[in-house]
Amino acid sequence: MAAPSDFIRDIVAGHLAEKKYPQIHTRFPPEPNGYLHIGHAKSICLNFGIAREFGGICNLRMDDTNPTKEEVEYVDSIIADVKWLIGGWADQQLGFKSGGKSLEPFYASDYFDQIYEYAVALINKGKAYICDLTPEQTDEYRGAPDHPGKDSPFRNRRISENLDLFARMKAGEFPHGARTLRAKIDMSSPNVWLRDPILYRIRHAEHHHTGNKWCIYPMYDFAHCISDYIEGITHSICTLEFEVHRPLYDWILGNLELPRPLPHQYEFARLSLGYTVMSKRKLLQLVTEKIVTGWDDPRMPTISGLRRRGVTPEALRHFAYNIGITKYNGLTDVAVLEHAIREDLNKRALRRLAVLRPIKVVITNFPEGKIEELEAVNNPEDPNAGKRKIPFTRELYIEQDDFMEVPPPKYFRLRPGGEVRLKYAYIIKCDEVVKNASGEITELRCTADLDSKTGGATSARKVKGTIHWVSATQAVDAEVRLYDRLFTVEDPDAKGEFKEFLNKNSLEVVKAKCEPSLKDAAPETRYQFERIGYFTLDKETTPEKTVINRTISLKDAWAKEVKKV
RNA sequence: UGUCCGAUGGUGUAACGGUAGCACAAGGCCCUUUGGAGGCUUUUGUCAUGGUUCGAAUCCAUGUCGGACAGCCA
Repeated sequence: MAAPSDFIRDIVAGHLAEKKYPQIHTRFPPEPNGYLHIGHAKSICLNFGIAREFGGICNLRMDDTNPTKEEVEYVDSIIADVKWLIGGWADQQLGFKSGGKSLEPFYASDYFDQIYEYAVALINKGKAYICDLTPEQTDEYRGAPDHPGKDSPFRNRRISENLDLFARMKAGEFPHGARTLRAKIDMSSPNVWLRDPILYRIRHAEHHHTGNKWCIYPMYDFAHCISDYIEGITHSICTLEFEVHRPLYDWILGNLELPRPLPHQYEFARLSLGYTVMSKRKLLQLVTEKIVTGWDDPRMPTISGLRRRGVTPEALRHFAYNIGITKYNGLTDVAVLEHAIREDLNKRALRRLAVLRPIKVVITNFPEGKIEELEAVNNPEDPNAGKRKIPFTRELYIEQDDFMEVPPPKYFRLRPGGEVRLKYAYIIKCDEVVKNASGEITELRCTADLDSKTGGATSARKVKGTIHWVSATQAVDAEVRLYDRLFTVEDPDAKGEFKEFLNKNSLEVVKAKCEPSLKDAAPETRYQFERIGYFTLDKETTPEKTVINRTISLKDAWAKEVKKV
């Protein structure tokens, strides 16, 4: 894969060429208030990718400045997801805390003492003040994008008073929300974020990482740039909505008069993907309202959901590479993701035979009780994957879709009086269709051309169709979960309430018959059920019950053909 | 009636003043003991109008359209 190229990497390459920084240092700074999704994967691939390509380092940092929304469960999931995504790819680029070994993330909350001192420094420079305005008043004083705000009456407090008040805020003397620390910038700035933004607020809340040490917490804008500075970040890459915050980022570091070089912020467009939603708020809603089974439901666009579904980190990285990095807010076709998944799985998946919706076939000229071992290829894309044996018996199952009494034109599969190849086995001919009293097909009685299997006299005979099958007596049962897109429209965010567009058929469960080797299916192993799709074992599998997830179906040219009519 | 950002086939991107290319999607053909994979192939594009230039997707101006911003969220 060629090295990616985009406007941010161009900037980085330029800085390296002019020796602006001794080493490139990026960071991935999620807030632990939800699980990571595929949009974060884009950011992870960007930040760790840059570190990889330019000999740099990338820190994983919890952006945990709001104790009321953050939880350790999220911290743990983030660590697991990042580890999984960059494993074997960018492990060497991962930044470690001094003395750190395993994947222990950085925490913005580890810098609370230093951030506090920087706030004091700003007060001492006369660049920040304690404001007693209520939240409502603060809103009102801020004005709006199209008209200027007005100065807070507390704006010109004495430095000594500000210092005293700030210390007492820290000491817990004031209730929740009573006062704030604000930067003294410009209430009439056309950029709303420069209208004396709040730097610290009072929150008498326990923090998942610092416990009860603090009752004042820095705002994102104040904590983020300082955290970047403390860690020696050179390129602070975030999404487009922070573009208007960049002047504030620069103002804070500039007015703190810190030794150079300072980090700089660069913005790119977040990922929007068809037929799903990407905001943590909405994903959380799907979870809390039990529309999905959890953050790692295989239908979720979360990293843990995709992992559980059977998507590999390589596929996700390829996807990230393919979509590129720009400042244009587009909607990525979900087919791009699906292609990346299929391309990856095609190379690695072990082929197996499994019948999702069985219909019984009796080979009338094959002896009862006989079990013939036939040889099957594990992966035609990978000779090293070897071969295996599959049992052939008189009674088999084939897919319901693979037989039609009155087939349309170009239907290559089994029909009354017609012939079809059973993969790795014989050519069979359908002699008789057996139905029950209500007219449903219960059994197909067929004869096999017993010379037609591989190496046989008539093995070269051409029949138009080849279908998969399993031995009825040797098959193992499995619950197979077939997932479809979560929404029925490509952009559920665009037209009102996203939940109106939920796909009610996003999960279908079938009782499948699988070839015996699937009895030993292993977690993490990817399978291709021939002619159907890619599958992997679900974590809910028990010794009594095998549960299998469909990662994605195979491309289906026939379905396309049928649609044309 | 504010500030900032953006606009290249259906979608996502590349081209850094010099032949508009790639991927996905769509169509066609070949091949196939997976209607998979693979191979070959076709269609479709620089938001508009001016300007600078020998030459503009690229630089400039204006317009149009789209996005972000008014949390004590990040």
